Amino acid sequence: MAYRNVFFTMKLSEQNAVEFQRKLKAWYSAHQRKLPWRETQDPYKIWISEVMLQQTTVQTVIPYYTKWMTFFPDMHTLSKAPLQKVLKVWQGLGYYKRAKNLHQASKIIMTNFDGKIPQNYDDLKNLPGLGPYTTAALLSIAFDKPYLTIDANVRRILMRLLKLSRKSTSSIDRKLHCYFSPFLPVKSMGIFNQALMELGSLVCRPKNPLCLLCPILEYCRAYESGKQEVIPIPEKRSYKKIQAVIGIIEKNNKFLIQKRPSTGLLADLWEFPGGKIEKGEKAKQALRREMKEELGTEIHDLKFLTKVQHSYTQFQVTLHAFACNLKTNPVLIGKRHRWVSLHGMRQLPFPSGSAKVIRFLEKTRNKP
DNA sequence: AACTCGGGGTC
DNA sequence: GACCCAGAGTT
Repeated sequence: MAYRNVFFTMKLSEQNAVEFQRKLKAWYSAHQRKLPWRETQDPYKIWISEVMLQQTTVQTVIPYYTKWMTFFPDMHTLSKAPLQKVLKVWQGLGYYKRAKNLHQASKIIMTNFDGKIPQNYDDLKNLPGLGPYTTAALLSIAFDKPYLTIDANVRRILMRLLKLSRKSTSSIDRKLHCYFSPFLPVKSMGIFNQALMELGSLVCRPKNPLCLLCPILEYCRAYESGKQEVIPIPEKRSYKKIQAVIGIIEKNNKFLIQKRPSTGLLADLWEFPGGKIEKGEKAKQALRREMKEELGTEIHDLKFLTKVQHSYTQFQVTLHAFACNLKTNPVLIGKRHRWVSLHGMRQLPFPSGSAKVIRFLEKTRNKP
């Protein structure tokens, strides 16, 4: 049933599948970007790159990938590193659970797989952080096994080839896989996958696709009917604006910081004490309330320092930073709080918003 | 199936 | 400001 549908809606057929593959690979050979993780065959390095590239653009990843390899060049080094150091190297890249999963998976691989990334689908996919995409990517790119990678690029290309007017969600991946499997090459699947992704990134882009440069234009149903710009249907997003306040508490050149919980947003990262400004509240009022709640003490000598903007996927935060002093000793909870110098902060992972405040402190500190 | 989880690039 | 990105895990 599904197959009849395929040959009906696709311009691809078993007759022209080889031609399709040839044109795609020829384009890739001529137009691929030179990227650090394409210079290696080391499965460990390919693994790291694939995880960094999850929901993250190539240009953002490159410096992080390079830096990572200087600190953790192989599986053994990663598995022995402390988590805080791993998170510090990851600082600014976002989705910090990825770093924790990499760290955890490296320990499992050292213990259960003799330090080598398993080449078996189920063993690989059972590792933390390895979902359908990354598993297929490693198996095909590092081990030349015939698995199709469906990422946002490939999903968009296939939806356009098929003229599927829907939102691009992972729920249609099974259908895409079924439609497309008759036309996959039997060897060099890693190259084929990377060619598709590169084409999606450089030519078959979400907006303003460069159809006239596309090597597989003749197979595209969307282009045929002029619908390439409206497939897939864009995601609707809602943005909330949040005002937050933080207290910069300094004593003997050290600042009071606290560690976030090990689950949820920005897990295990450090931050300055503070919190959201509630409705109808002034910034200073909010700071007094938060300090009472978090540290159990009144504050005085509030002095505005700086304001930084920071945007997340779902909301945008304006961070109002105040210097202040505590009236009594803070009620510090175990290892959650710490007094740290600006120098010491360089060893600890902070969210990007906090990092902006730290840069402000460093700048003003260096000026007499 | 719908959320959660960052942050920066791009138009 | 809106939308996107070589997704995975949880609910």
